[in-house]
Amino acid sequence: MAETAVEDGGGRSRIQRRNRALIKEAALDVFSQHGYRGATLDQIADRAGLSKPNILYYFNGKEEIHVTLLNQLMGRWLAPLRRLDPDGEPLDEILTYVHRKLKMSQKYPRESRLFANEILQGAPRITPHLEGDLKPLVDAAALTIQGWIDAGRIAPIDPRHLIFSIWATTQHYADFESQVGVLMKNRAATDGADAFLTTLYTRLLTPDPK
Amino acid sequence: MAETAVEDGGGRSRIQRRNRALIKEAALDVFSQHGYRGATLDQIADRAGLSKPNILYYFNGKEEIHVTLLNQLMGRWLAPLRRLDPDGEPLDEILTYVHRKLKMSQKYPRESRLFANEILQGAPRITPHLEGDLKPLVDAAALTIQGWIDAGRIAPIDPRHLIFSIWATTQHYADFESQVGVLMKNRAATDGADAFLTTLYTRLLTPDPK
DNA sequence: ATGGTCTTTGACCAAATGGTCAACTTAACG
DNA sequence: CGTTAAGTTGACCATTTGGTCAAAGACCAT
Repeated sequence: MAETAVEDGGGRSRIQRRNRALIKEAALDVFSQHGYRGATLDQIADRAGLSKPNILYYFNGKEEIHVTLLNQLMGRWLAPLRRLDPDGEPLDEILTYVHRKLKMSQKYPRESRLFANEILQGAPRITPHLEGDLKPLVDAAALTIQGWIDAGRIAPIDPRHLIFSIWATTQHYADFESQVGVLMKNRAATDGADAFLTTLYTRLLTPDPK
Repeated sequence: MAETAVEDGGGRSRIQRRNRALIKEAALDVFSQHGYRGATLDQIADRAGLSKPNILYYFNGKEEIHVTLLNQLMGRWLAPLRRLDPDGEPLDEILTYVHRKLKMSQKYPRESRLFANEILQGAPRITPHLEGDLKPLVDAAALTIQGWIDAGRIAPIDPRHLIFSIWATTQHYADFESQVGVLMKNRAATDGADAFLTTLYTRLLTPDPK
């Protein structure tokens, strides 16, 4: 009896691994575009090239697919913040973080939208992750940044709002892509973004000479 | 025969006005929380205190309600940008714009989420608005800002990315409220936001002395 | 080949959902 | 009042949707 499908490593069989991967890939497409409620198993089945009952053979239900995606996403999503090094050069560390975050939302726009959708709807099935994984991480990062501020190595700003602004500005290019697309038609949106954000955070954080 | 209900001013009768307002209010709640597909007429009817058929008496269908909300939203949403005055003091103008935008997403978080939802799903029924209303406005604003830059009155940055960053950072507090809530538990999130953004954009835009 | 397990699916279901309609109730007004 | 138009709704309907199930295939070790 195979059931505890929330497991991550995936079943052992070759077929099992392949099909679960197909399903997750298709589900990411559909969920990220239509949100949880807007997505249908039929759409996912179509895009995965499998029949609906077959999908239910690999996952115990629509919600389990969604939760599985969310779980996998969180790891990747938090990674850049984990690499913030308290012993590094402050401005460098933060600019690197911004850069990684931006690259991430360019490379994984579907994941970004999946996450945005979930938070928009009130984070109904990811709040545990936010409190268990994200919050401690942010608390730690905030302490690190505050340390840099206290040492006079970067300008004094609220660390948490700094983090929010980084998330907001970087993910904006993925989450609001269709708006950005309209307003930057021919232009190269993502190139300029990198340069702009570097300037933005350099100017914000470089301490005043005194 | 009452039908061209997409009209804005609303029907003339008192009942008509009241009930259409009730419905729009309820629909804003529901659409902003669940997205278009996730929202149901029954939910809207419940929250409006009307029966489902009665709702269909005032609006020709689910989509019409949604479009009506989107139309009304656009006016309010674009207003702050319209007030950007090319003849004003540049830094002041932009900080005022930031302030207004922030206040707007604090006062109308449901509208903010409604919009975010729509863009996230690829702006299926608002692209005309983006191209017809938003784009010209942004083009104009970008020109204004570029003028200020050319005159050396603010630091040189890409006007469009500046605007994106303002949208992203201000709306973040409404759209990602449930995440912000987890990370700023007791703290006063919105107060700090105002101060932070003022610092952020002041430091970004204040021209270097040379 | 053969038996047994793993995989796949066509046919169904019950519930939810957007929408209709004829009948009923209420407001408006001379 | 009484009559007409405006407003309201219970009962329905067709479709969609998440999910089930038994039976049929494919796979695999012996």
